[in-house]
Amino acid sequence: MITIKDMAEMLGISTTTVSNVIHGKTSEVSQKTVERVEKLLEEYEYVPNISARSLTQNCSNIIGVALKCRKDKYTNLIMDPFFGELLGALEAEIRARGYFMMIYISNDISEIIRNVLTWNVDGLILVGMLHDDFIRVKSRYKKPTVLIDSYAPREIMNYVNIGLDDEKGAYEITCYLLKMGHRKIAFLADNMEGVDYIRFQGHQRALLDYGLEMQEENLLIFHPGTVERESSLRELYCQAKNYTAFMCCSDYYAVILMNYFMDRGIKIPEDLSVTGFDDNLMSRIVRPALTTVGQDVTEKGQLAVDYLLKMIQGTEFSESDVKLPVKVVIRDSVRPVQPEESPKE
Amino acid sequence: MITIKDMAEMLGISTTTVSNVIHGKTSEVSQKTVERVEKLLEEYEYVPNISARSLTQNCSNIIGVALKCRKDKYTNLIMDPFFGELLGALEAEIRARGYFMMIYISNDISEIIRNVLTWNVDGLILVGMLHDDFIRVKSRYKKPTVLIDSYAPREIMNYVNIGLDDEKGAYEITCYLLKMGHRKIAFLADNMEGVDYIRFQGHQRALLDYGLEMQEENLLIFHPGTVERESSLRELYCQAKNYTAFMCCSDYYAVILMNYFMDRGIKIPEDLSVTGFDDNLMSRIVRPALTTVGQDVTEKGQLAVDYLLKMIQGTEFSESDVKLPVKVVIRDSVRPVQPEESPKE
DNA sequence: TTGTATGCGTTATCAG
DNA sequence: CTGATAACGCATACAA
Repeated sequence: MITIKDMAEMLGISTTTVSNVIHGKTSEVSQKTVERVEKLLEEYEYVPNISARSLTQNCSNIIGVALKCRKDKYTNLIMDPFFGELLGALEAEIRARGYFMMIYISNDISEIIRNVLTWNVDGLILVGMLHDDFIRVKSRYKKPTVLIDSYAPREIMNYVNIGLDDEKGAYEITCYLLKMGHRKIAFLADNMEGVDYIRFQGHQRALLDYGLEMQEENLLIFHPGTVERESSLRELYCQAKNYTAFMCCSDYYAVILMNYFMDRGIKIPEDLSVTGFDDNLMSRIVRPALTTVGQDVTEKGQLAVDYLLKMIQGTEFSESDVKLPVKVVIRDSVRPVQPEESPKE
Repeated sequence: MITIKDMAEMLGISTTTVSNVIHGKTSEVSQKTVERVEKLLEEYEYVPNISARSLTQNCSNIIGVALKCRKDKYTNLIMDPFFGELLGALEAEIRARGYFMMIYISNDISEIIRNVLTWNVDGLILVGMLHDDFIRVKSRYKKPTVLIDSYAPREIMNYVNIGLDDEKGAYEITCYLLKMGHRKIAFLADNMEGVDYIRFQGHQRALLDYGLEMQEENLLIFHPGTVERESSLRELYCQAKNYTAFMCCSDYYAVILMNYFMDRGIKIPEDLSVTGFDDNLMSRIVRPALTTVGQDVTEKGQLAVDYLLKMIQGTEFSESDVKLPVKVVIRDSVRPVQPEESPKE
């Protein structure tokens, strides 16, 4: 690996001059020297050492992407195609803008913070963080940060969140279910914080608009990492007969649920309707194809990077809460029902 | 961000001593000093600057993971759950071993090389590279490299590849199809290099064992990035009636194909049997569940990291070609057929 | 137009 | 047990 110093010595000139040529400050260098340097640059395929550059410039050219993995270690978070898509989109955009992406996946926030600080990351993208986590990160990390799919408290200044209009999405898909005659709807969530909570609110609003009250027993929460497990699924299965529809907070859950039920003889959508949220690969691939709430993941990733770079360049956003549009994607997992019809066994 | 220098000044001692305490070389420092330093360390939440460390130690603590993305830019490579799973496994293992992961996804090898050199990555994991790419990378990057799912030429010394016993996997699933009576089998691949080619060989061997000859028209190749597209699928659809089974080189392709066919009235497996390769999330989620060749992706990732770190620590492996075991996972996408039975329309 | 000197944060050598 | 000092590769303010 050749260095600037090496080349300066070889040409009998100073490192300053070589550095200038590398950075295109050719106005300050004679044409002849420029050529000599450029020849060497090419010949030895010079590649700058970014550690050294980071040190002098106090910036790293790294964008950190942190996922708080709330699942247990046996299930791999990235397995949800939503994350794969998002990471792919982020990677492409970050690279296109001349930065590098470093990923941190952990359920230990302090580990994430340590890594981010260690690398002196120029900007940070936080995916799916909850309130407290964000506070903790910001208390230590002062550089630009963009959230994806998070709900931060209002008190925090200068934060940007790229999310969906989750409330509306949940509202609309619930309306759709109601319009199709469903009255006994189970709401399946991961937790009751952040995105899931907002979706729950949209769900409730729709019920109210139809003069229905949310029944407590219709809210089914499955703690992270357990939904795939046999026992929790069996529990859901036992309760299935009380509902005509399951509204799930992600395609991933919806699909797992759907298959578990189908494999045990429940016909979807004939016996039970199911909806998802995300519109990722799985919802399209599954049969019956999943009726879900759609979003443009690629756009989400691009937008996040876009905001972040603007912040890095000095733009201040006072509390931007970007809500990307959502739309109900109707496929085949919901069937019309007579409102008075009781759930099938 | 507090630095070692800052702390040394505050305590009126030298940076060396502080550094020693940080690294646990307490045998050379008085107990009293140790305590004073540790107190400060905690109070100011000292985090080392890794750029500086990299500079002095000529190592970066980064493991590069490069995927050559052979698809066009509209389809996102990571969307294939196989890659998501693999990346998740790699990330977890790399972090657990005290390193950091930097991902490069690009179809431009020289871009990948540049990035790897710029960051002075300690080791490199190359996923799905073809012959020429590997040669190019190695000509510039001399540090330890581990391949995943690649087939490198014998001439290259000191390379490690973590792959599957692809030949055997393809052989066995073909045998399974043959045993089920199938005689008109289409083989669907991405290309005729690397892994896909080896799988093709296994396929052929099985045919030979059954006294059949591989017919040229049974080999269907779809160039990267096109298989999802309507036109290529339609083409496949038109040819479907010539076969009783499709053997696909990945679950991803199998699932896309299967759905396209099913949506147009072909019943699977009644009219046509389909098999995949990988046994990832999709094969389990789809209905009929996909009969495929299984592998342990997590183990694959762990093993790759394991080898790489051993190489970084100085172990030499002369041409290790690790072939992880495969096994045919029988699910519901293949049905028995009378050998003389001709393909259904 | 070119060169010198300095500093970024850390580690390592070696002398005290 | 402790501390000066140099070195890593690069960028930049300033001097010539």
